[in-house]
Amino acid sequence: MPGSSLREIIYQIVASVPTGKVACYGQIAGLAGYPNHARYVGTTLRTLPSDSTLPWFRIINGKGEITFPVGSPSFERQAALLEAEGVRISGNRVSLKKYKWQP
DNA sequence: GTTGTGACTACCA
DNA sequence: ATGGTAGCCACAA
Repeated sequence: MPGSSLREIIYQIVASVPTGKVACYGQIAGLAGYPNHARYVGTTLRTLPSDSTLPWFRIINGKGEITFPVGSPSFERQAALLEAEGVRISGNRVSLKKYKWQP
């Protein structure tokens, strides 16, 4: 599909994660068709405007943890948003199974 | 056209 | 179990 850059695909995948679930960077990249671009997923989300409605906070790293250091402003915001959706957080660890893609 | 970078992951000591 | 290193590739300057 011409015109759809990897960034647009990432937006779609992230937006498709249901409320109350989380997904990891590698999974997002894999669903987009680029298994090796886990890093770029983060880079893309990093450049998101603060007024974006994209659920970037549902994206965590492959260990099931928040990618930010504990105590960081970004960490606290992400943790608060996740808890608001019913996701339990222990330290930097997210105690909830990852979102499984439904083909 | 090149160069540097990264909200990562996998592997090895 | 933890900690460090290497590899990966799209994007911005």
